[in-house]
Amino acid sequence: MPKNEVIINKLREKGIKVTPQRIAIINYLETNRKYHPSIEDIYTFVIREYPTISLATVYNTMDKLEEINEVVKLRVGEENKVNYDYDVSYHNHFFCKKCGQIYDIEEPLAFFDKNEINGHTIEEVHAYFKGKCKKCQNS
Amino acid sequence: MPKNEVIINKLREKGIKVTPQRIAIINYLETNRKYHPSIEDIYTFVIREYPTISLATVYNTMDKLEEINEVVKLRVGEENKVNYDYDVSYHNHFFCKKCGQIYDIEEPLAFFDKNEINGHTIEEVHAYFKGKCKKCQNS
DNA sequence: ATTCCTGCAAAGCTTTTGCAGCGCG
DNA sequence: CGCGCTGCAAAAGCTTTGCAGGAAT
Repeated sequence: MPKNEVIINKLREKGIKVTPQRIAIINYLETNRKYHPSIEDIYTFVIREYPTISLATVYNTMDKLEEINEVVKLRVGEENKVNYDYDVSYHNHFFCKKCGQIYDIEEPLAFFDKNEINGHTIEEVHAYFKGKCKKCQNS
Repeated sequence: MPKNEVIINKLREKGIKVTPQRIAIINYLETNRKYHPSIEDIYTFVIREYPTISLATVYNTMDKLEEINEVVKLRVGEENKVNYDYDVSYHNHFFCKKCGQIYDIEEPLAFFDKNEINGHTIEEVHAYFKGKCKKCQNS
């Protein structure tokens, strides 16, 4: 079963209503997995199909998807900009300071497996890189 | 020479004017090194001494300090909140999801020393933890 | 039938900008 | 003195909230 269908079922199971707008958003995420879209990106795309959709609906939907753990909020790019990752498995990211693209880093860094540091209990490890991506190398 | 004096000299060297408000901000940072204050924190403190200081001045000053590399902007806490670190040497942070405190992680993680990954050139490595801090353990 | 969602508009927060007057160097 | 800074107010972004009508289950 494709992931978008899995999510739609999961929404129903959780009592979260499945609306055409939400399906459109999920399908967009499905086909733009690598792109790590922002709220604005999602809105700009989905409004083509649903010209009356509002930003509030996009925010609302992404909050629900985050609640049920089907997307992850990223804050790896420019100041105060949020991007979403449709792939919730743990992996790291690379942000290109030139073109703004966010890349997935597939290879696990495996740098930290303790669940405690300095007496603090670790629940989440966040790590990302910034620099110049492959394509922007010579500039 | 104390660090706050070093910074004041550095500002002068760079042609950035040293005003009483800026000195007050730097002194606040000096004595609250571990606290990783937000703009609001700084403003709330300095306004006691300078009742007419404006948020714009705090933003402006922190921007200058960041430009001359004497503070680092952190985005490790709650959504869209910026905190400042007066210690610019590379180290990592722990954010407590319960009390909101940001702790320095002194021990180097040494998890990544390459300057390239997947063909991308790494200029900055960002890593931090989230969880429950030592003090908030039993709650 | 109920409950939740949508879309709109308004409000909230943080940060930025414009500008007149002041003050540091 | 001249340039840069301050303080104020307004504006700009992004996100949240309130609410009436409408849709999903």
